[in-house]
Amino acid sequence: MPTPERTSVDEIVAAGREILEATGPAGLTMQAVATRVGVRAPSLYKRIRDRDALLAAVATASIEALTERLDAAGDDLSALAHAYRGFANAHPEGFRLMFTAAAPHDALDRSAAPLIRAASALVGKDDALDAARLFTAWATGFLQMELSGAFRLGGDVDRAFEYGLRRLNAGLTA
Amino acid sequence: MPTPERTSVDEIVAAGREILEATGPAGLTMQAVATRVGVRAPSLYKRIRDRDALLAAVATASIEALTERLDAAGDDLSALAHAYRGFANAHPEGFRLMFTAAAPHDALDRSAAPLIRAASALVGKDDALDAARLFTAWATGFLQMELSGAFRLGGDVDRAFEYGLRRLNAGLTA
DNA sequence: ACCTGAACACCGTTCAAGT
DNA sequence: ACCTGAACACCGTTCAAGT
Repeated sequence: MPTPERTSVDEIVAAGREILEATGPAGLTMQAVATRVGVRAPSLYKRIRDRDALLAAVATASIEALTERLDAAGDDLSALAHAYRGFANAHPEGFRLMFTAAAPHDALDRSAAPLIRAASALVGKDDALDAARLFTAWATGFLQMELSGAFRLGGDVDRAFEYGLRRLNAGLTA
Repeated sequence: MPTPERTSVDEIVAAGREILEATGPAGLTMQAVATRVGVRAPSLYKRIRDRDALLAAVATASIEALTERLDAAGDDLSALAHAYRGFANAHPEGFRLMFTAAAPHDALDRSAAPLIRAASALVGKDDALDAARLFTAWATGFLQMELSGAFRLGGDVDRAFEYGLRRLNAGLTA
């Protein structure tokens, strides 16, 4: 006797993202997700292998949301940097998870495409990959430090971000 | 009737660091630490408040080990970068934990001192803090990407590191 | 004063039994 | 076919009882 489905992978992942932002990774339990989608915890295992797979799916969804924002920002390094920062501040836990969990590399690769285009326009094809890595590493490290409250020695964080962007641009076009 | 102490905070933290590198954060359980120091899990609570406090203590010890290495590397940005990279590759889990757990900010502040000295020598006192943040953000992001295996689009990782270092130097002295 | 076994709460996961 | 209660393993943590 078939039973109608009471939830779906998409709903589970969406619930996972909301719970993650609201309570942090420790609060993202199978029970919390199950309750939010209106089902008992064991039922989740019909749709996802285990909690690690859920974390990976949530990370993938975050990366895809970021990729959309980057694609919309255009091919300018400054615009990409600000889009990246806007995403990190809007979804701090999702941002962190992208570099923590078993985040699927292919999704991360796709999000790198606009960066590599912008870098290529700036420094040429040969150095585009290295330049994109320089830029991405800086932005990622900066945002992680910003989110973790590491900027405590005074100074303006916005100003430090603009400073980094300016010097990076100078270094890449030198 | 007094009982001789069978372990110590230092021994517990040292055990925590070893277990962390061997098994990752999920394997760093109170039971694993207790077994390694030759005690039962409940006894650990005589010395540390809870598992979060243990993680913080392990993170602090990692940061202090890093600070020693940076202090020994001198006041040259390139030497600091390579010392930082050497530490991250020698203690990948400890490196990750430094930016994950409730890593005590004051310990992180101390590790920043040599960076700020080097930056100050390069760009002057006024921009030293912003320059140190630019450099630290890049290095931290780069190493996290390297450790997580994010560099998969080809290219030589060592070359990308040297490229970043060179361009950063160029941007800061421009 | 420190250590321990026993106990409790909580979580991930499996599975037989329901519809 | 999907859902569930019950059960199990495992972990963090507390506490009364030992020495």
